[in-house]
Amino acid sequence: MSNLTAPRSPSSSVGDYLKAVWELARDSGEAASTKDVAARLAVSPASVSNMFARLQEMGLVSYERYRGATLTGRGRSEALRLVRRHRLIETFLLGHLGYSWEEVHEEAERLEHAVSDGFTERLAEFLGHPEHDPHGDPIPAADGTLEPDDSFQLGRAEAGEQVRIYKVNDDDASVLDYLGEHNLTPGRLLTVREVRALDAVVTVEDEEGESHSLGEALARSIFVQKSQ
Amino acid sequence: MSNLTAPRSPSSSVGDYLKAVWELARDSGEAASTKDVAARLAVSPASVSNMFARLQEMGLVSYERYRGATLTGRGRSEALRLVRRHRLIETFLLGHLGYSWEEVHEEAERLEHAVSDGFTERLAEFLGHPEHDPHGDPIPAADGTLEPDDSFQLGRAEAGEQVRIYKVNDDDASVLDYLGEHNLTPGRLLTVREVRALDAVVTVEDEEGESHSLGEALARSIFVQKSQ
DNA sequence: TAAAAATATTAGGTTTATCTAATCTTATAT
DNA sequence: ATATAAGATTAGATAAACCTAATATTTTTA
Repeated sequence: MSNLTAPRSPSSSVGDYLKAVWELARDSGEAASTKDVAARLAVSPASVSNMFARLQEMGLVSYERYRGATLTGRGRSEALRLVRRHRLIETFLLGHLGYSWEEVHEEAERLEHAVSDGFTERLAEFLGHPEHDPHGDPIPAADGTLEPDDSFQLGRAEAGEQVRIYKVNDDDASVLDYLGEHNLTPGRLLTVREVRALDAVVTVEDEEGESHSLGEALARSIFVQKSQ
Repeated sequence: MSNLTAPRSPSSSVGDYLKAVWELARDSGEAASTKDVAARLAVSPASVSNMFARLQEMGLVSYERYRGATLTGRGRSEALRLVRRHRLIETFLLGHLGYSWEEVHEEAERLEHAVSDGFTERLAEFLGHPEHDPHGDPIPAADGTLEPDDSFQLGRAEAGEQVRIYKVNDDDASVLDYLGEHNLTPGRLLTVREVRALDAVVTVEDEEGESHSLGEALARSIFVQKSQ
């Protein structure tokens, strides 16, 4: 019965690995190590070694033993397809179902494996084809292209600069909550007053003239672009 | 890592079997046979025998070899939880994402395994807590109760009766499309003009005085209740 | 630079869900 | 009432993901 071994699209767990490799490469610029992927997916390093070998066979990563894995073109576009789904789903959960920052990630993680491309595109339509998710992260286009991201951490800015918040890191929900409450959200314009080397505290002034002093953890979570 | 063999909620395929047993019992009133469940889920009868034994161990069905399976209380409420999800998701896909009757079932089938109870309740909220899906089928309540269904097929009605369309069968998308086009949808009031034994054609008149002659396939797909 | 520490891989299992083929039980029909 | 057909079960495999324990390689540090 339907044992034609239909070569279905990569299984959901293949996708998890591809996304993890993509995210690690994005943050570090290097090949993804067994250990890091294992930590991110909460599996054993042995499982990752195994999967890397399989992904290599499938032509989704290039992998050299003891050296980690890098996405191939196909691997990257598969990963971006999932990232697109994830970010559209998060946008929906936050904007229409009343999810909080904390809850949204986990639900989106599960949903992104279950929805079809058809669903994804209809959801994009429903949401008005947003180009960024609520954290400010760009949503990859349906054709697998992704807006280049030239933002940098607020902690790297210089005093006197005018910057625009591009995105906020989605790793820590409590940080996200704080930033939301103080209106430090994507799109906001900031003037950098001081970047103190000593304790990494950054002082900025927002559009309303409100001043904020942000410690390292916060300044690292805010990514900005130079404003003209 | 995290190998505590957490007794997670029944796996997605367990849910498929429970729903199949529930649906077959609803339509036939009997224990579900290996063969019928196998056909419905497109798996081999051997797989069903296997799963029946496992479901029995889990206390979700009562099962006697060669005699088929019936849901226990727990099995039924688990099945209804999935039916609730399914019907809410269908309501959303049809009402907000522009899905057609044909497409909706398959997508909902996949999604219902991925969403959490939290998602389900937020979606219910978003949809305004509907009590019926777009086919007219009642949506089980969050507490696992289901409105009793005393509807019957239009073919069983008698000439002269006033009936209200309660639900339309969702098995055949082309039938559904025809009914939709002719406004024979849940909630509509009909007067039965003739039920011809000879060829099972039923003639009805709708609220606008429009007359419809419906052959067996159509008359069997429309479920009605007596109107007062 | 050699020993120790950190990482990675391989080997050998386990679980879930499936299959096919062979056998067994129940139902049907002559 | 018995032979045949239909349906169900068991046995034995397979594939995907995972694990632990043992071993190998690379990196760090003394």
